[in-house]
Amino acid sequence: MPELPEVEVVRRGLADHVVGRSVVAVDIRGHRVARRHLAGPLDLADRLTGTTVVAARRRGKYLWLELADHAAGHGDPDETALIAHLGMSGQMLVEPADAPLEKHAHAVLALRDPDGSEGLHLRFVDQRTFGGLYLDDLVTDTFAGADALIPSTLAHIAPDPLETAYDQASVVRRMKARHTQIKRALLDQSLVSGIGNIYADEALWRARLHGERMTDALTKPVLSALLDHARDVMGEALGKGGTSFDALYVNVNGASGYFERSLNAYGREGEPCRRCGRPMRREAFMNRSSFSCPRCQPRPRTVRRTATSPATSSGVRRSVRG
DNA sequence: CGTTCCTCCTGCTAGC
DNA sequence: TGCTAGCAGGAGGAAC
Repeated sequence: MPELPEVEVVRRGLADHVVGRSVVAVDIRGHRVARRHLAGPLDLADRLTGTTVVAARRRGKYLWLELADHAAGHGDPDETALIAHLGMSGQMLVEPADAPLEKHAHAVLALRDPDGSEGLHLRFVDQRTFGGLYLDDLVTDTFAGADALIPSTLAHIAPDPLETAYDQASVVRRMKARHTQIKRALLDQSLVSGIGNIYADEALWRARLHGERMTDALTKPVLSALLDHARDVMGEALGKGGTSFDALYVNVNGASGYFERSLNAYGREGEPCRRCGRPMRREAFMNRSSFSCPRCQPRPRTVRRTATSPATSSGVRRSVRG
């Protein structure tokens, strides 16, 4: 499952093997991969053809290629990006054009080198088709300052812990102002981006916090330490994943497992906690699974169910309504 | 408005 | 052996 480290590995591969090349032909296979491109797959293919990739960027789990458009008379040159989200199972592969087409190849971009030679494909392959491609205009990035640009549809995605625009004090303030479970907050890409189910569990284990602790009941230093752990664990995973792709194959499948052996929480139900030896537990959470240590990460005592019974006679938590 | 819940998809695995 | 049910989960948008 590609989260920040896996997506960054892909971005680096794209920076090495796609930036500087031009798109000479595009085949969008099926409609689903372009479902976020509202003008449809044919429009996506038309507008991609003839562009040159000038940069490969990322925020959180989103990737985008900045495009320069050679088409004459185009009104907005240099301000378009091809956005790629890998979803659950997406891959970006750079391969020889004569390589056998993958079963789930949904988009094929034929590339041309600056010297005019051809023969490489950039392919978007996605088994479960949660991912997709679309074009978008670049706008000023309000998180990063006037010089930085971001696709308009990603304006609500917060900076991730590995970029310079990331302001942890601000994230902590916004988290503390929320009234929700801490794991939900970690997964909320508008608060801090890049964290998925795996790294959320890893960060919570390192911080010795149960994911159902409430954000507004945690102190700012605790929240900050948790975010430090999230940054650390993703940085360590990136350090291990960055070595596993070779020249023509932009490895990007998060399931390839290079970091798997280093996980302390995710997927370790019944196995001993690497701190205290207690068997790790698995609990249902948001229609998926959470893994934690029953001793190091005790469940919160107050199980307030906000959805079913918001009634609080004391009104302690009700600060809004005067 | 803030927060929670549902849905999209397909390959693999457990269980009968 | 072959079938089915369950599971994996990112993110948008509906629902509350």
